[in-house]
Amino acid sequence: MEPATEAPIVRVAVPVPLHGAFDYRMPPGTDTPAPGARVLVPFGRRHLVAIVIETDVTSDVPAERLRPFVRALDAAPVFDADLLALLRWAARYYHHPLGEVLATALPVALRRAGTASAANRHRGWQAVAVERDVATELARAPRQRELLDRIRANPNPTAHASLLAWLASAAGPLKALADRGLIEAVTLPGGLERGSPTAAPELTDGQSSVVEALRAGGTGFAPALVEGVTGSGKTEVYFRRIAAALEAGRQVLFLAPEIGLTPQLIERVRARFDAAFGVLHSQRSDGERADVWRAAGAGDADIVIGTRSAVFTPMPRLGLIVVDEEHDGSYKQQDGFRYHARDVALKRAQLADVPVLLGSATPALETLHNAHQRRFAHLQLPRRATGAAMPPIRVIDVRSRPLDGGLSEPLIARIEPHLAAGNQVMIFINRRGYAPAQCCHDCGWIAPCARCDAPLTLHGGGRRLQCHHCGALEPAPSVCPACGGGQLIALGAGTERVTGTLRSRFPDVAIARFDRDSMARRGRLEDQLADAARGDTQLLVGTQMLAKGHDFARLTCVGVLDVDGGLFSADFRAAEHMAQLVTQVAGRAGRAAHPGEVWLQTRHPEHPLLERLLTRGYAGFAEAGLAERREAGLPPFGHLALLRAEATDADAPSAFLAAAAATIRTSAELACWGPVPAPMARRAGRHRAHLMLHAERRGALHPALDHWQAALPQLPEARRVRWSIDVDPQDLL
DNA sequence: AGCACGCCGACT
DNA sequence: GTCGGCGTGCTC
Repeated sequence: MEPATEAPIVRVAVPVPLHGAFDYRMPPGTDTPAPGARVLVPFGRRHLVAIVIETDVTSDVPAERLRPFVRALDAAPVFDADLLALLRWAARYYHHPLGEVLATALPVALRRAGTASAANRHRGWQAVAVERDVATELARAPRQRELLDRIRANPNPTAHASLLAWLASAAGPLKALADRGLIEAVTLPGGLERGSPTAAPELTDGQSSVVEALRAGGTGFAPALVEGVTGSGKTEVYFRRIAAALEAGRQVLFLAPEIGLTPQLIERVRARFDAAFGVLHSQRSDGERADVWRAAGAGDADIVIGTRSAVFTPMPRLGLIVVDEEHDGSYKQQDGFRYHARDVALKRAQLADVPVLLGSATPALETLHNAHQRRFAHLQLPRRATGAAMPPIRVIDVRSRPLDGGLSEPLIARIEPHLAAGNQVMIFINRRGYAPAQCCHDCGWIAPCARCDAPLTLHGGGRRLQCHHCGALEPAPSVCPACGGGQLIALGAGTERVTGTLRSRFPDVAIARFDRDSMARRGRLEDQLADAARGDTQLLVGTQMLAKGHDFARLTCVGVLDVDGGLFSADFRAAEHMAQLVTQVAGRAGRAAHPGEVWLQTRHPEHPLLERLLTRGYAGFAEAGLAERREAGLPPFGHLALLRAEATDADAPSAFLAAAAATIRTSAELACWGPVPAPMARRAGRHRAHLMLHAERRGALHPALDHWQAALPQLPEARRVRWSIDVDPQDLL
């Protein structure tokens, strides 16, 4: 006999790569959880943390197959209704399973069922008032002195984590200060810090008119591109709008690329706003991030500063979103749920009906196009706040010139006077390691990676070979394995070799290298940057890591060694990235009283895009770049989606993609290109290929993608590959 | 994605 | 005779 009433049914999203939701019965004696709350569900033979997306549903699943969930995990939902709506939109737009989208948005600590303890997690330090003469006491402890000054500058506690970000070796000196009774440890609720108000600086005329235009844009949805050269004072413009939002009792979400989220930025926020702020980035522990996230969701954080994934922070009083360095590629997630945080931020601002500021010295061509189309307000800060001129950018033609470790003699001659005058010089080369390849002088053999279609990179002064794609590591041979020849040479140059060459050319100059290898240790980057900012380091060699966010007062000369890679790449965005890098690094030179100069080594001085960049700046480049994109129907004039597939079997990806291509109907509106092997067909032993969809109207893309999302799991070929859909791919690799 | 079930080769 | 290979099927 059936019971008179069956327990109600809830619909949940489960963190598995499956299309669709799952229905569960309420366990007896439980209150119905709200949408956005986490519940523990039995799924097959395991237990998973799922998110409630709908309650009191009628299910199509036969009643006898419905199981009760184990228990609710939250009193209050982790996702509010607004965020849930945004994430459902994102799952549809990016054609990714909702369960995985929700799991990606959730801080790692909340993806597990246990309640992580907040005890002792958020340490902070507060100055203790003393009568003694601290200057004498700390005369021989400069680090303690610096830390104490910093802590004293803030009437509110300063987070331990922030002090570590500022000075990696702060732990010891802080303990010493505490032992002296000069500071005391406190706990920061929710991982939030509080800044102290400082008077805002005067605005330049340019800043004033931008701030005024933004103010006039109102408090509803209003996307604006704030385009300003490096040093033009974009941050102060953001700060004025942030202050206005805070004054209105609203929360502010501030996104920055990982590399741009520097201690300097946090310091500026701390030194400006008497408001609770939380920082979300990769150096914070899972527990800390979860607490900041929750504090934001409870409305306790006034400002949240974070990287890509912070775009999903719940903020019930959201009043403004800022996306700094909006052109930065790190806003696009490159695996799993492949969202673009800038585009999600735009959608979020629209749904929340709040303004969104996209800031950059070198806007993405997509963003510029939107501004030209008047979908975004276009506000420009053409001049540096200091009035300093942008340095001239010139080329050094290195055709038929011998290069010494990647450097031409004319470039070395240009560097010399800057060093002699006691100024700083920066050299960019977008390749880490000693040299990009090892080559046999006799037969031309190039050391290949066994698992990737790529040459191995020389490291360790030429003693080791390393694969930058799969991490493989082996000693470099001294005899050619192909012909037995004994003359193996390093082909080209990377940061390591360039640094070595410069050391022998300028033995008395302090040189620092900035790349992923030399920065492996935590805090090393901050320490080396601090050395450089003080002027202790005169010559800086590095990858793009060096391009952003740091001011060096005495930097007067910049050299870029390999701009040609950006001119002839399979990737249609390569030229844009090259132009952005060159413009950004030019902005680093001559910021203060010293005039600067920028030199580009190239074998193609007459290349039209390069020529355009040199004579007309980034704006001129962008105009030409957009014209090329229009001609080719590429974004923003056409819309792309990629179906990616990979497998250990060499033929499986293209077989799957061919089957996938056969299931959709192409038309005048919708083209399907491929399957073609990925530019690097084999990577870490996996064969990769893709299919590209191209449409002039974005709308034409989506029916095909919807169809694929539903139909591809059914294809027999799908079982032999790993596949994923990438909407608006950032690169085609 | 996991995690089972289910039929074919080299080991105690 | 069994341990284990990964093909195939399912998860409310």
